[in-house]
Amino acid sequence: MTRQQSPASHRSEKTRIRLLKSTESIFASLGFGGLTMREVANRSQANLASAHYHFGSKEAMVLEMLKTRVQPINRRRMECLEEARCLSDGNPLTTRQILRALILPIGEEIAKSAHTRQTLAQLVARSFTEPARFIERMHRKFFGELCEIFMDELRKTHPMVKEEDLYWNLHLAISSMLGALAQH
Amino acid sequence: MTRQQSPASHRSEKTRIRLLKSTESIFASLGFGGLTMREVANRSQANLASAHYHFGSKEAMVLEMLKTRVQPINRRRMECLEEARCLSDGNPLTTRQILRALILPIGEEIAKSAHTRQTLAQLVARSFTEPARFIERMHRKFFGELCEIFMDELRKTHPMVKEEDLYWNLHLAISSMLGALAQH
DNA sequence: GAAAAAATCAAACAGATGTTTAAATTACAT
DNA sequence: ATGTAATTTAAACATCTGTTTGATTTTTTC
Repeated sequence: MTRQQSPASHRSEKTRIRLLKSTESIFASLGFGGLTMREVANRSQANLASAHYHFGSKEAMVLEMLKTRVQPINRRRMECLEEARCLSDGNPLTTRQILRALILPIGEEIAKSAHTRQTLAQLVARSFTEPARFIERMHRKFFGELCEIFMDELRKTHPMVKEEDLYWNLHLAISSMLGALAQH
Repeated sequence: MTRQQSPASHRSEKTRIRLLKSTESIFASLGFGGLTMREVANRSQANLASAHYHFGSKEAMVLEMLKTRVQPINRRRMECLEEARCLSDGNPLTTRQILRALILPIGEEIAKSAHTRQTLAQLVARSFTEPARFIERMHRKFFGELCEIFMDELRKTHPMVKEEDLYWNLHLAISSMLGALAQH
């Protein structure tokens, strides 16, 4: 059974957070396939079964981590896109504006939580490049809608370019910029 | 034991090729972690143990696939670089020349084997983004030396630019050009 | 055509990993 | 304090995966 909705004890909440932190750093460096529940539990100094107790499954755990880390960035991205739309009333946005709305919020988040700039960039990068099936679902869940919206915008800007090619270009542009961000 | 160096039978060579083909397409779409020997064997209509018989291990098999697909491209890249060096006797090459030597051979290969341009692009993309440890070794093995050589050349051309920045710009340039290539 | 080598096959092995179980411990309400 | 629910724990379970084994079939060699 997963954890109940009653008042959370202190210790419990702390292990939960430790688990999420470990999940984040391991996922960032090794991806979904490379992340193991045992490694997460060890690094969190928690028990293996505790992880399942808190989150129910590996997938749910990673999902939860992504939700708390990536969702705020995506919200900010939408805001940036909105701003750009306001500025260029009706006209298609420039590629630069679109990419800016995608990339800038990551930079902001990195600046905010000095935490580890590297981890966060790697994190988002993983979400774009991870091949595993599970992640495809996560991708759809957390990036699916966002992708659609930004692809729509790109389509307006480049109406002659094929759908697939747009997608690949976006993919590559983002991952390489993230790479640059991750490095510094 | 891995396969001996005696005259290769017809059937054997064909299953070997089927195995490599399956390895390529699965690796391209799922990465090293997502690729399983059983899936490769099934898609090749070969036996699981046959795969080990031919290549010795999963890593060796993927390595072999990369060797046959990526190595020719890298050789061609070196040739292109050589040509450019001849033309500009002694002087540092232009950035354009360097990048040209890196990108053009991929385009050639894609044009040659209409096969699937997508798979090849994905393949090279994987080699850049794969998180697994094994792949890092592969990367060093197949791209390490080449990277060094081209970085040296870039360093001569841009002596004032920081090492890291050079690296990430190179990365960015290659990624985006790959995107453009996938486009056609 | 027969002996030897190469290649294929089904089955098992060994290790890792996600998940579950059931007991032990801790936190909390009364 | 005491009993109940929440949390942690060690151990086991089930499955997947790379790998090995030994027998069997196919190919090559003479």
